[in-house]
Amino acid sequence: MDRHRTEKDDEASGQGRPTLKTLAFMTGLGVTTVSRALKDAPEIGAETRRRVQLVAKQIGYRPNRAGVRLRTGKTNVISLVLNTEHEIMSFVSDIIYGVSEVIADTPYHLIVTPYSRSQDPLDPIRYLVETGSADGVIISRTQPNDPRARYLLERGIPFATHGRTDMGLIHPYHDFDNYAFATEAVRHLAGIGRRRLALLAPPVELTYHRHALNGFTDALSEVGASEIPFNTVSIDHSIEQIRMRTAQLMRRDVRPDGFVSSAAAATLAIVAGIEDAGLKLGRDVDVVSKQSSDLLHLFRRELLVVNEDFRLAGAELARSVLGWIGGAAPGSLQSLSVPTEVLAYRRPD
Amino acid sequence: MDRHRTEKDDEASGQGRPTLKTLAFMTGLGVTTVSRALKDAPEIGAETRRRVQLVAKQIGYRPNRAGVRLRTGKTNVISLVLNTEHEIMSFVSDIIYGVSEVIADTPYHLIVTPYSRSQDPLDPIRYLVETGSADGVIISRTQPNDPRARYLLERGIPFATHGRTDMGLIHPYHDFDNYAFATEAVRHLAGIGRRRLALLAPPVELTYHRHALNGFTDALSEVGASEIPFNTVSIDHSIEQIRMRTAQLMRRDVRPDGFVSSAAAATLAIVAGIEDAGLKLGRDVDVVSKQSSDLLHLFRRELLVVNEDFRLAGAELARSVLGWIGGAAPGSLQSLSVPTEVLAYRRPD
DNA sequence: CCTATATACTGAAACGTTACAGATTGTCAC
DNA sequence: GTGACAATCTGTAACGTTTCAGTATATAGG
Repeated sequence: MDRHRTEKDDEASGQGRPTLKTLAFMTGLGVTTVSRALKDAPEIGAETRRRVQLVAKQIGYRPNRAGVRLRTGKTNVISLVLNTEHEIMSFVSDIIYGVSEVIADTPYHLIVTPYSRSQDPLDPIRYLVETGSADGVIISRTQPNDPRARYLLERGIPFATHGRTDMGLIHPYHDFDNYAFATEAVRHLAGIGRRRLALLAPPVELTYHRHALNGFTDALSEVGASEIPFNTVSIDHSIEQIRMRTAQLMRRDVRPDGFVSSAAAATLAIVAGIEDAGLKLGRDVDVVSKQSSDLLHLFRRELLVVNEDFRLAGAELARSVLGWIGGAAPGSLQSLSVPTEVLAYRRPD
Repeated sequence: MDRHRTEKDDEASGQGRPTLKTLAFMTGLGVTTVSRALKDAPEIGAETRRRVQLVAKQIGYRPNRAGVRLRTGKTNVISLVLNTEHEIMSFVSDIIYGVSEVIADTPYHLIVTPYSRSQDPLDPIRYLVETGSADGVIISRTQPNDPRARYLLERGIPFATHGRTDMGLIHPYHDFDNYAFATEAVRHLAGIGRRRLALLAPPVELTYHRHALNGFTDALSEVGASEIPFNTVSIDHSIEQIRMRTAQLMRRDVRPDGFVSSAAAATLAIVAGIEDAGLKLGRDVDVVSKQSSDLLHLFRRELLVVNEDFRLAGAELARSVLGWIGGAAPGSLQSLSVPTEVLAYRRPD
């Protein structure tokens, strides 16, 4: 018996990563006391608490994630769920960096959960929930009636959506104000004399399709311009398709003299299509586009841009999820990002 | 005693996620037997094995990661370590998708471990190792003498580098053949009559700086062209700086008539600089650039491109790490990606 | 002086898994 | 019929943590 005890204590003072047992041995306290002292439990004496925390810091104690997770079910993991084929490139990296910034000084890790073509978007969410792999989830490509949000809400798993839903349910989100973007874009185009405008919208199934469309049409009637329908493609289509459709459209008798584009990559395709049709940007037609990094003005100086900050979005989403996990009311964790003005090219000094 | 037993068994058949105990109860076997049956241990009867596996599949048993991790130390996690400020956008998303594809049907999760400005690149690696947070690591921005590779090698942690090292140590890597890229680029430029070439290289501290530079200079002497030094900037510099330096360079008496650019974003800046100086791409100067997505030809048709597939890189890196974890020899897990030819613009049909 | 109560601490059990060291059969040789 | 041995299966302990139900000591109330 006695022998057994000392063996254990010897082990505790041994080589490997320090554990609570190590700390208990070093401080002469029980494992329980150490555990509670580290989390500032009130029933531990103030001096003991300081002593334990000092020793813990000195020897670089870090709680074993598996131990905590097994005992408590807390994973300290946030999962970012991504569509492997449709997500925009810069979106992914910036969102990840934004999330990283926020969770950097928390115990949380970020895991990326991808889902691919033809797969039910609910699959990865189910997996996460069923295996209890994350304390919180961030989802993108949000739909008005989003089964993922509903599912997570039903199970009580904290999450945040990039984009809003429209189901009468309350949950954290971060969104870019695409209504404001579209109205500003239309107003700007009208302001420089453009009258026949086309919108390259997000895909219909996503919530912000409606936002962009409503902003577009509302502003059209406000400024008295007319719409040239351009809904055979969306920003999810391939560069080649958008380019071809744009060229077709621009060869018609009644063609747009202004475009509003909801994504930078799509804008490259629109411009290519315009030029395929033998027309010139800035003379025959103007294009207002969203962009998330400052590249479009290098592409064509005539382009008009509005910036969307995905890094900010990532940070906001992370803050929202952590807030919910921390007990804040879901309804208080919603944010909307206001677009910049429409910006024309400015020569660098 | 008896009462105690039945209570436990009742719990095992209960509501929550199935565990080994649940399976043991359902099959009438011991927990140990079930555990071994699931991993095809030879000392379990063939029929028992099949029976257990059938039941496990039926009720959707999935091993508890925390349990496994606590007991065995195996995390089933691969960590991708990223620099938050210098990594190229498309690089990040494509690498992640490539890695995801490969680990999709393994028990592995992907965690992203970022490190930011001014931080020692070794910090995140140390964290991972000290906390035992991952079974394998993928690192990028590899240097000839890379402390991270050395560190991981010393601790025996499986890893793969994106890019090679030059320390006389053997480890898995995936690299793009930047020597071949540079030589092909120079040959192509010489082939269309360009004689005074400038190289926009990767930053000096990264291994592939030398690869690109060597390929460039070797090919220069092969074709008898001359170098216009352009080493005040690298692809890590800001768009504005590259643009400004390029414009300065193009206003000199002896200016390049050809550029080799190691990154697509930098190429946008080079072209802007060329045009700032009042010169025309394709007439006064040609540019060969690497790109990872097919956007440069939309930008300027005159550009000459070579494709680098980051998704492939991600997949190869993941395969290498998993291979090493699985016991393969590190030396057998190295791969080099051959560049495409230099491609000129081809009109879409 | 004895009982109540607060304070400060502790051991045992449990989370789900695997490794170790058996235990129970049945078969076979002799 | 006995011993040896292989073939199957099993209980216990341990990984590191937190929670539950205490225990010991001091303080105060009567």
